[in-house]
Amino acid sequence: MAELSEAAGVPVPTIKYYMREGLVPPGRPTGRNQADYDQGHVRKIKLVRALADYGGLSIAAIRGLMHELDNPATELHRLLGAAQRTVTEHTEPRPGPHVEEAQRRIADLAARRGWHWEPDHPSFRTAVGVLSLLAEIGRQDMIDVLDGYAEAAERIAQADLAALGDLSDRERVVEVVVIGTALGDTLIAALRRMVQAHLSHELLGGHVEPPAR
Amino acid sequence: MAELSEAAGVPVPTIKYYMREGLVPPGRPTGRNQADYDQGHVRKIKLVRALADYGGLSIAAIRGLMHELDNPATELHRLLGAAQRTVTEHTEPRPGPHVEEAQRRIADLAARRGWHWEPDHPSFRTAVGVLSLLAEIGRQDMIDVLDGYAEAAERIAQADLAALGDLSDRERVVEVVVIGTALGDTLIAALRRMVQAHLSHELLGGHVEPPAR
DNA sequence: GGATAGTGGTAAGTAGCACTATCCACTCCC
DNA sequence: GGGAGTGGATAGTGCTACTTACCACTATCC
Repeated sequence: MAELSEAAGVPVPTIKYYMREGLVPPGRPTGRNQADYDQGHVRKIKLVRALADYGGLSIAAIRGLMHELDNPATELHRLLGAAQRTVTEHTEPRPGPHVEEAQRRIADLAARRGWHWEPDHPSFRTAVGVLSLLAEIGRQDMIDVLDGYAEAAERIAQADLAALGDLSDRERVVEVVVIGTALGDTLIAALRRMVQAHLSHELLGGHVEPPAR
Repeated sequence: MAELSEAAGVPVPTIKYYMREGLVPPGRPTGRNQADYDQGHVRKIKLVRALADYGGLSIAAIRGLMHELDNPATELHRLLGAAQRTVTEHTEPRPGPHVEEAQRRIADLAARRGWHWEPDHPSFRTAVGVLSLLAEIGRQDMIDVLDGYAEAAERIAQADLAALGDLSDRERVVEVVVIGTALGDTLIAALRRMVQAHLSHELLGGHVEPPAR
């Protein structure tokens, strides 16, 4: 187990904790107090850390995902839903005078772009929540980003789809969906900030060098 | 204060807590145990809840942002950096055999797209972390999403910039930057999932209707 | 063959966070 | 003039993600 800990870069007690919580399967016992672990274990532990550190997921959420990985859901379509539900913790929009308008706005957007959607989809509710909140604090002007974001979201989802690749390799697809859903958000946010910093540097400039020549 | 609590939809003890923690300024005292609150207070409390519920920020991070709001930084360029740093909690990539390659990949990407960047920018480090992690667990195939994501990130940052609008209204710009940085990620993630659900429905279909005609 | 270090398993303890409850002297308003 | 409410402070709560400590046992090195 010391080796396992070394290989995965995670302290022994934490590994024990993960096993207790069912995030990582137990080793194959070779005696009353000895067990073997293989590369699969190392990988799983690293994955757990990745989802926790970069995905910002709770242990409970990760447990859900890991179980999803272990019994590949029968229907791919349902798997995506499960991954989405597990990864996103949901906040219902607080009722307020602007909720309806926000709902209408997102519905319009979806209609315009030809998205099929359902009014009780958690992400729809989240988007509505953010929008109605912006309206409530009088920042309607920020709602105009919506179309730009929507366009970007389409581009992202397209990339996600491409990453799935060959759909017949079930196990692989399941893993890509689960990891991609959780870590994708983080990666996108990081790239967004890089571009923002770049634009900010270019337009507002830190110490603007005098142009060469 | 009961009115304030009512208007903001937040329990009284929580408001007291926020004031104690400096997230919300105290009211204008009108007696030894009485104070006046105005619309600004209601707005600020709502904003705090928004950042906590939808932005997923910690109280400490929100305090940082609120202070940013209160003394508009002199330089816009620095403000963005401050907002970014406050919103994103940073995880240094664990050293591993793939970190260097990941670094090279992101650097290449940035060079290809003409992004100016610095090697110690937190978002750069985060992106590197995610990539090297994917490599470590043998999911290099997922790294191919990078270009698609980068394109989307450019689109997003462009929308963000457009939302800033007139740069001369300092106070407004500061607010848009702070709110946009925090809530933008959530909004983007929500839209991403909506598109994913749509595509998934379309391609893998739940109950696929027989084509009309 | 005997000390020492390490193992799997479990139970109890801890640190940090975001509140929540309780108390207090006071004061508003009916 | 009396009960409800106020600002302010201190202490307590529930949750999460680990850590510590302990156990009986075993592998291994000398």
